[in-house]
Amino acid sequence: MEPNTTPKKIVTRFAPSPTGFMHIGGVRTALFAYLFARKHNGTFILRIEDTDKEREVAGSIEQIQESLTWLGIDWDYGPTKPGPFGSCIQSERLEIYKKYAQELIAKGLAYPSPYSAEEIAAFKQQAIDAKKPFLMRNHRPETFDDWDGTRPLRLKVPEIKRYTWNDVTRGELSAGEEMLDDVILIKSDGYPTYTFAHIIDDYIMGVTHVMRADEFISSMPKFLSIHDALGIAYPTFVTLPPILRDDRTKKLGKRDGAKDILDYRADGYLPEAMMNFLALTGWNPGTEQEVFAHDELVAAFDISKIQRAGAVFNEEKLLWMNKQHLHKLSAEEFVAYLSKNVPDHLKRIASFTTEKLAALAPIIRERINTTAEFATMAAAGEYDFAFTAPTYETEILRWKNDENVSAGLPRLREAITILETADFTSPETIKAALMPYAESVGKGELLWPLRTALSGRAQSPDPFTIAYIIGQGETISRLKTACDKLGE
RNA sequence: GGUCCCAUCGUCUAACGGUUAGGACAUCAGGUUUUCAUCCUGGAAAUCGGAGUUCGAUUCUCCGUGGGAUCACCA
Repeated sequence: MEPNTTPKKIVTRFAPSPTGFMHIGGVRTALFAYLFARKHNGTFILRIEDTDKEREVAGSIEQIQESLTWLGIDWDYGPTKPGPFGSCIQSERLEIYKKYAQELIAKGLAYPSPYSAEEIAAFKQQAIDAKKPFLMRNHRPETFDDWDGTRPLRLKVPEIKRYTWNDVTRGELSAGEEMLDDVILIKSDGYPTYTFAHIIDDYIMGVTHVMRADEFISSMPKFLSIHDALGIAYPTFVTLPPILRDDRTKKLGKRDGAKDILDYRADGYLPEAMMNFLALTGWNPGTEQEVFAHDELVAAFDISKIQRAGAVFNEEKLLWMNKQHLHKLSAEEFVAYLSKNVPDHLKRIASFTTEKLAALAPIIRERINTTAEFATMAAAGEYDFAFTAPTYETEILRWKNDENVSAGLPRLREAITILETADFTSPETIKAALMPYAESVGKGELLWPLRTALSGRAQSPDPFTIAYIIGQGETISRLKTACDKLGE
């Protein structure tokens, strides 16, 4: 049957199995289906394919929804939002699959498997010994028993032929009859297989574009033969490229260390950065724009620019992408972002306040890609100066041109005098007050001991910013402490 | 093994037969700077191989090579 080409509202779906957390690959599939639907003002459905009780992991459905919601992917129908077609959870649609199964039985196109697992294993062994492909259709019984629901129901393949179909990203594809078999439609536990259930649901839910990873290409003849048996039209197929491991040897999967997408949230990645980055692996806008906000992505998304080849997930570029989105945040948004992710190290400092954090925010922003990095830097004491007077060896106060540490003493004393009457309304005003003197003695000669006296570190933000953050009183106090130490 | 899919810098990718093969990340080298960071400039870096079609192939065809997917009462 030919694809339905009459223009109609686009409907896509993301149909995960609740078998654990979501990783990059699954999320990217969801994202493409979502972007395509939103771009064309279509419908996006989140369907839960929980037909394998063995593999089901408790809490997965909630985690899937939480992951998508975090990224900013919403759905029109989902687990808690049934559609006109009923529930979006397959285990709640068993009667529907049975109805279609009965239809196939009535047409003589489905039959209960008469064999035990042992008998099938024996058939398989025979095929292996004879070096021939193992196909159940070669063991089809002469006559079909009635189906009482306790035995698996198999498809009687309607036609053994080579299937050719069209794929939006891959063009014309085809696969031969060796892929066609009497596949199981309903398992002995009463649940349908993926092969059967997804076709019926896509049909009933009006899915126009089936977007999924390329691992399903080889199963297409089976899927198509079921469409034919059912007498329903094919949807449009859109194959997505795989996401590969770093070493390119495999598809990225949970067992290869693919992280839970929510771990990225914990590390302080912005959902828009993650969405942006994911959109760019396996797709590109055809322009040189790389940083996209959610709505820009929806507007730019073009199904015809989906890649064919697999892509390696590049964490370093994701880091860079997050920084780009961090810089798009307003000052208030950035402070809110930091406040939600205050490193334990800073929380333990008694004088920590969110006001101080806000003052510190601009210099943090240019130093981090994620809050995970913020935590690492904080743990190393890099931001302690904002909250507490530093402890340090006096040697750190020595500018490289000075022959000894105390050479800086008179300069610090002069700086104190200047700062006692300086304007502390911004780092710039402080700088303005100090620079004439600094230039007269040599910038490094004053600025190095000044900065290290304030931060207690060889490497830190500039002294004017530190002075501004800690305030006039604390600035002078720290400089006097330094002078005292040098005077000893 | 059978069948199917894929192939441009290390990585993500652009170039709908004609470009000095472009951009980004990473990397290297300079510069700004009181240190770190930021920022700026520049460099190096790719069409898997071989035929064919064509005046001309990254682009089209075929073969090879390499990689991947799939052959379940899993999805």
